[in-house]
Order: sequence, then C-alpha cells, then structure tokens
Amino acid sequence: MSLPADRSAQGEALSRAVWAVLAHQGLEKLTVRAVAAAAGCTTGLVMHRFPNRRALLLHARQLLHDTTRQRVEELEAAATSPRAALRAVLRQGMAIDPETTNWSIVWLGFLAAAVADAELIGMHRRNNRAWRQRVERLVAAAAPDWPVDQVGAVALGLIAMTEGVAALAAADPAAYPADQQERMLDAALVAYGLGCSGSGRS
Amino acid sequence: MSLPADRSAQGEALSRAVWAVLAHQGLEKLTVRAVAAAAGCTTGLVMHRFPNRRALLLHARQLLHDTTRQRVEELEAAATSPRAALRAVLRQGMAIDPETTNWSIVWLGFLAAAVADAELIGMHRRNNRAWRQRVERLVAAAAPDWPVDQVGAVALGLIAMTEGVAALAAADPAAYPADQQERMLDAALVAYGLGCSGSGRS
DNA sequence: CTGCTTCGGTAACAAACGTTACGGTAACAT
DNA sequence: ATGTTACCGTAACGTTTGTTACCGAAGCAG
Repeated sequence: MSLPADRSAQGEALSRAVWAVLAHQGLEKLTVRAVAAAAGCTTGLVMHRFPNRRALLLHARQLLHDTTRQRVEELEAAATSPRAALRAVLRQGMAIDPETTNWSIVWLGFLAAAVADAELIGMHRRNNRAWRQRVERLVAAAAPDWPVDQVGAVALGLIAMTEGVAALAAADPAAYPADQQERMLDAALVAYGLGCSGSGRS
Repeated sequence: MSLPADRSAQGEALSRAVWAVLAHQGLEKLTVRAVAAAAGCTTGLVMHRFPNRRALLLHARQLLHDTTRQRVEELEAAATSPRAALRAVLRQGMAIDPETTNWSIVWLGFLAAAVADAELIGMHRRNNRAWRQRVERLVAAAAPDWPVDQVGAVALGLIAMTEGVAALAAADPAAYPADQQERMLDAALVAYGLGCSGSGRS
C-alpha cells in the first residue's frame, strides 16, 4: 500500500486511514501510530502532513462531510421525482450495506470524540444543520401544500429515524437487516403521506 | 465528596463517576485517574473495587441499563392507557432535559467504546434487543388489530426516531429543543395512527 | 560533481496511561 | 493490650501516547 505522491491526496489518504481505524479499532485506539500503520507509512509522514493529531482528525471529519454531501447531491440530481429524491437521500443515511455501515460507525466515533472538542462539535453542528435544511427542503418539495411547522416536524422525524437506525444497525447488524430498515422507512413515508410509487411496496 | 461505606454502593458511585466523566470529558479522557477524581477518591480505591479498567466500564454500562429499565417500568406502570404508556416510554428516550441529555451522551460514549470491545457490544445488543421488544409489546398493546410486521416496522421507526433525536439533541441542544422533539414524536404517533389524547396537541 | 532543498523515516523525548506493590490506619477479635 | 484483617492512599513500575529533533535519500540547479 503506497501513498500517492500528490500532497493533498496524501492528506485524503490519511483521512481515509483515520476512518478505517475508527471503524475497525474504535476511538480509543485512534492513535497517530495506528493511523500511520493503516495508511502504510510511519508517524513521520503523518506529522509532516498535519501539525498535530487534532488537525488530522478535523481534516478527516470535514472530508467525511464533504464526501457524503457530494454523494447526496448526486442522488438528489438523479431522482425522477421530489418524493423519490427524498427517499433516496434518506436511504443512504441508513446502514444498509457494509459501506454505509462503516460510515455510521465512523460518524458515531466522531460524535463521541466531539464531546470534549469544541471545534469538532462546531463542525458537527454546522454539517448537521445543513443536512437538516436539505431534508426540510426535500420534504417541502414532496408536499408543497404543507404548513411550515408540519414540514419541520416531519423532516425532523425522518432525520432522527434514519440517523437512529443507522446507529442501531451499525452496532447490531444481525438484528437490523437492510430490508427491515427499508420497510421502516417506507412505512414512515407512507404514514406521513409522503409515500412514493416505485419503491416496491404492496 | 465522601464515598459510601457499603461496598456495592461504592461500585455504584464509581459507575456514576464513569458517567460523569463520559458526559463532560468524553471517551478519550475516560481514564482511571479521571474517574477517581470525579468520585473524590484515588486510583487505589478504584483498582481495589474493580480488577481493571474494563471491569469498571462494564459495570457502569450494565448499571446504566438497569437504571433506565427501572425508570421505564415505573413510567409504564403509571400510565393510564396503552398509548399513553407508549408515548411516556418513548419520551424518556429522547434528550428533553439536562438529565436525559446527559444520558444520551453517556449512551453514545459507551456505543463508541463498544466498537472495539466484544463484551461491551454484547451488552449493548442484549439491552437494545430487550428495549426493542418492550416497544414492540407496547405498540401491539396500543394497536391490537395490527399484523405483526406492521407492529415491527412501526416500533422500529419509533425506536430509531427517539434514539436518533436523542443523539442529535445531545450534540446540538440549541437546534433541537425539547418542544420540537415532543412535536416530532406526537406527529409520528398521529401519523402512525397511535396518537393519544391528553398530549396537548391540537 | 557539488550544493541545496524537499521529503519522509528513525529515534528519542516528556507526559500520561493502566496496573502493581507497599505501607499505614482503623476496626475487630481474643 | 495485642495480633489480625480489611481497607485505601502513595508511590512506583513498564508501556503507550503525542510530539520533536535528527538524519539519510532523492530530485534539481549550477
């Protein structure tokens, strides 16, 4: 496993190593040496690329957000209807395959690390508020005649539900298989009056 | 701050110190010395009460579950109707005051710590599956004529929603005030057809 | 070929960690 | 009063942590 020559690409590779350690070894083992080992280099390279450990974590956190936002925007652009867009965006927030499960674990790790770090918690709040506004916009587009507070309550319910099931499924994949998560999401969308055809529900 | 003389009460006090450190300093600062300082004793007492740090964490984790279960059972017993019981039990799972917010942060910390600890993740799964069965039972009691899979999907949605909003509110209390969480819960219950009178909704 | 800069690995540092060993004190039994 | 036991604070152990300093190799200019 060799690192890329480009400088910013190295920072990205190191951030990916942070995600890998966070997903497989947990926050307590998230040391500079473990990240270096996961990236296939030594601690020297890590400390030459970032001034200290916190800067490495902050970069990895921001890159995680940028990556998910880009993926979400692609999903939203590819959707054929507002309700399909809402469902697709919410769906990727759950833990329905090994990749999204990993992201959920990493997300949990960063959240736990943010408890004692003002900058990390600030990044979380900025990113999460943007995420919330996006879902509110999607809900409003899917139900144009709803009053504002209903849009807010339903969007909050959907956000919390996907975030919560992602955490639960990440911690216990056997008890929360992908199809149960999808049924849960579709049942909620139908109950809220936001069900969309084409999702395979009877 | 003096510790109680009774032996098991000391273990409980130390577990409470674990919660305090986890809530205010985060998982990364959860050291034996920090716990001892929070409990008002030295590391000697901690290591005489528990064989090692992991045993301390495991005890604190189990005590957290036992405490919440007891509180939930009291709420359930005090409810006047199945739907009121469901709502009361779900409500306490959110982060609607400083106390429940603290518990959410502690819960997140244990979940993040469980990533690399087989015993911690086992405890989480046992406890969470019991919690899920309880909510499914409450949903079935609140809607006796539902088929089993609908009970499961709705219960999962409610569990995930409260768990998720607790995490979100714990990380950003200003953006997720208590009344928004309650409105979210009531909107979901009404949408699922589980709304109960007396919750103050118009 | 020689000098200079850039890069990254090696080794070491102080601090903090979990854990262990020891010592002193209080309570109880005899 | 004396021996015994339980209790817990003190101090130290070896290890691991983040961070720093140093050193050799590679690339380029002259």
